[in-house]
Amino acid sequence: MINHIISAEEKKFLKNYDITAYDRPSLTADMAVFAIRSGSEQPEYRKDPEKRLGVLLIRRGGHPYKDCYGLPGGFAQKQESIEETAKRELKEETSVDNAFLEPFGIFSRKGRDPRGWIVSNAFLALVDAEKYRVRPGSDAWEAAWFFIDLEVEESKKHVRRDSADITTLYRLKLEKEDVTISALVKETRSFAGHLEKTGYEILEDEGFAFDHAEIIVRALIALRERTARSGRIVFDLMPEYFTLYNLQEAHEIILGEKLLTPNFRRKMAPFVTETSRQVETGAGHRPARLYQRNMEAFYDKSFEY
Amino acid sequence: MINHIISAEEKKFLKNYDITAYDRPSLTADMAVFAIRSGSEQPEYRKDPEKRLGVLLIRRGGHPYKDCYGLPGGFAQKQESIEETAKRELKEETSVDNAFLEPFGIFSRKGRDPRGWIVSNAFLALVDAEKYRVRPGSDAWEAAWFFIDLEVEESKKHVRRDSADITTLYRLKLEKEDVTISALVKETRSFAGHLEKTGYEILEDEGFAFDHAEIIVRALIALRERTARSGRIVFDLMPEYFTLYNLQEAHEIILGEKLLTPNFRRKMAPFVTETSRQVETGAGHRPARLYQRNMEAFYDKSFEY
DNA sequence: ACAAAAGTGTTAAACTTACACCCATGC
DNA sequence: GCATGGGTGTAAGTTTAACACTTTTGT
Repeated sequence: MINHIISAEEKKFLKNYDITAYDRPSLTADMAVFAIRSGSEQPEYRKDPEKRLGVLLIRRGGHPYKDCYGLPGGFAQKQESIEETAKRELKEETSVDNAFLEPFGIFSRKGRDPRGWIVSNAFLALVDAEKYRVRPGSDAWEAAWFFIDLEVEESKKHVRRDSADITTLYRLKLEKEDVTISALVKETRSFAGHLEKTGYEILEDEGFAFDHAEIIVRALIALRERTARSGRIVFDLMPEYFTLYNLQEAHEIILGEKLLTPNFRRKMAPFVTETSRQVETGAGHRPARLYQRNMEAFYDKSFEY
Repeated sequence: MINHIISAEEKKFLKNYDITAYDRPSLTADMAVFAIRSGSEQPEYRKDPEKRLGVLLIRRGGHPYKDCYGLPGGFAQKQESIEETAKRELKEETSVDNAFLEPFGIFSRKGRDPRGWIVSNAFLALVDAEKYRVRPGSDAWEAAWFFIDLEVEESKKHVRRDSADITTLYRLKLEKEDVTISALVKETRSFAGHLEKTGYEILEDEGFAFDHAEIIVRALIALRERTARSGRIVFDLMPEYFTLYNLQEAHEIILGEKLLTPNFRRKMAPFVTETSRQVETGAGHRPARLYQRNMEAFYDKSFEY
């Protein structure tokens, strides 16, 4: 029961209301699609291929930023919510359907798009890489997986009387077979009085469209934070059946640190169920058991680890 | 060094690009401003007045939703980022300057505003209530603090073969001296396959403008989550000097549960510094020491508790 | 004295960390 | 045999939760 009754007066107001009298931005949804992908071919018998984090980018076939790489995304349409825009564009551009989608930032800085006032809602999307082989692409765009490398190049703390700045320089490097693109993004966390603020600036940019280098850096930071906080999100990068070591690898890749296997397994135990399946053998070492998510644990609101 | 060189061809493209050819939404920033406020007057000598969580609302003087209460906020302007919009509008409408501001959601559901396609970016704002007494207001709007009461009225879990829904009914009640407004908001967390989604719906609404009842509920949920996660955010609700019990009260009000004093103090110890000041005496009990934030701990990136 | 709030100390339980160890496999 | 990944057990260290207890104040 929504009990706001629209009066005759209000009806008249709405009839005369001209929304086009005000300046309006265009609105887009941009998706940072991540997956865990196997790196180069098997280095030697018995050693598994190294895995890395991948992000799905689109080579722009048209202006602006022709031939640069940007995130998949597109303009919001009038009859849909922004989540629907994200879902629709992701499917249209990359054929990725039903991915985990979570908003992580709004990008509205003046001048970020040469076409004019365009505000972007950025979404984190996590998929199982095996499931989504990219389509050939067309003139207008061509999708491709890039391996990600994000490193802190420098970190400085500058404390003054009643304020402080912490600046961090992130070097973002994305590569696929024949292409490497790179950017340098500065993060500034400033504390003035007791107020905290975080800002980003692109210092170098080679090959990215718009401010997408910054969006990717912030997407990665968001992914790390969420993983450190609860790890539940990592399951969205997994296929239906996975080994515990796969899961551990995914955590390690995102967090950028090695974990201790016995402890990791104990922590995960409540959230997975063992299946009778095994990974195909032939690898020169004991075959691993395959696990599934324990959905019961996920339904439980207290699920956090 | 941004090395994207704009070619003559791209210049021509941009010159001919007509952004107005596409449908565009209006964009607003809406702020959920929270503070801890003393409730009714001192119930008896020696007993401190009860404290409650307050939210700052605006009584709408004009259409649409005339005489309803909504969040402070307003339209984004072309030359500013959405964070600047939030800051500017907050200052204009409520004279709150320099508050902690954090985005927590995008509200873009079709039909949420009778004026047309209007997308709102919602921000959490935390202030020290003592510092911000509301201004008298004008014809167009009048700001007022409401006490908040959010309760779970019902919670249901519905598990099927390969999917599950968890629905929660939240009763939101806001009151000030002479006014009570109320709403019932349904949260649906659904798991289909391994995909999680959360949706909200307003079931009852008495006195709120637009979908602001839903925004307030989600702001409160965001505030609770953030507090449970790290507590650092609670300091933004505190004045410069505060007692440890004040801080504990704030935590208790947000989380909706009592905490054990000795444990709370131990946890907080690294993040506060004792001052020589005491709270003015005369209350019939031992006067409390006043503390300040320990800024050093805040500057430390590892600060989480 | 006493009620209310301020503040400290002690202990058991729970969780985390680190490391040592065994298993299975294919060349 | 041996390198590689799969997998288990245990003990020390740390954190958390619970509760009992002392202090200070104004009527």
